[in-house]
Amino acid sequence: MAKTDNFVSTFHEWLDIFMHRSRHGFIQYARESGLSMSMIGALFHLHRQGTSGVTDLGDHLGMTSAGASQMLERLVQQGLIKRSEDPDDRRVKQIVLTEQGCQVLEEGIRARHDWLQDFMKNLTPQEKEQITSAMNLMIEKANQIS
Amino acid sequence: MAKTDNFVSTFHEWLDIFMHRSRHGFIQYARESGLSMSMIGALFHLHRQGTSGVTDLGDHLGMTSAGASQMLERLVQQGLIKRSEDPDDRRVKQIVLTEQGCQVLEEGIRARHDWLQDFMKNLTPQEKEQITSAMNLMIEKANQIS
DNA sequence: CTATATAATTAAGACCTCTTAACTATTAAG
DNA sequence: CTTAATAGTTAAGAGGTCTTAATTATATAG
Repeated sequence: MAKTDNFVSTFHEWLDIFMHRSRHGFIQYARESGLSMSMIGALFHLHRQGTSGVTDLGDHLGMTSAGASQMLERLVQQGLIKRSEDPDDRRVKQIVLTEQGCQVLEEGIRARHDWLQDFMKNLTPQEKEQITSAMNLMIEKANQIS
Repeated sequence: MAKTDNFVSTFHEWLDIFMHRSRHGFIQYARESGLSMSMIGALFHLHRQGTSGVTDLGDHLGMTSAGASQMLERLVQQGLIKRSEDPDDRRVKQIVLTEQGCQVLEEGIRARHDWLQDFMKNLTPQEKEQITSAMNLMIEKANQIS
């Protein structure tokens, strides 16, 4: 029990530090790129899913399909996504990231993790190995959930 | 070199998974609480700093002091922050989180980490120990940076 | 074929978010 | 004391971000 609590509190302490470091870069990036929370959510969703319909995306973000349609229109105008007709059901539009959209997204992720460069410099090879090992374990376990 | 690359790619893979899990809860929370990106940034900043002036906060978020003043006014109306005069320099206002503001913020953090409960269930005590050890190492190293 | 359901868009409108410019209060410098 | 600098607020306005309601096109059920 004490060990579990220790694990939880350590985990949260690390997350706290990590989130604090990431936040500033991310907010800065969002502001500069002129992307709203919904837009960022949409880009991330598309990056994961590969493709999505308008209503699906709206549901995922907790907004109406009308709102989603308008938001996506703005993303199209910015050249970050592409809309095309689904050949199987011509009512639905297939939304995908453009190459530029992908770049912008990855740039944002990178901005978020800039500080990691400094972080890594302070690690010895042995320490890196220890962390890599623990990370791999977490990746494996996390993938078992969903 | 190969070991470093492995470390970097493993680190980024884990971040990718972690961010994906966190994002949905966070965006949902932001939408439901009706907080904008700037507002969330302000709350986090205050949570860390304890107190801040209007212009300082605006600079930190990349906005004008006029914009910051208006945004803070909305946070005051929502009862999340409190403004008071700095006795040392009566031109500046000291902004602090109210108890409610603190609660809302921590709720948001918790919403972001809900999935961790499931994640932890899949770990044996030995695995938890391994991860805790690596996390503690990272915490120590991260604190050496700033 | 007809009626109904679904997907997306558009229009109107409410509210949010920021900017610049003007203004007040306070402090600091000469 | 007078002048300039600084902190914050307010007003006006541009534009973003959503909602509901109406509309169009397509698909499905009877």
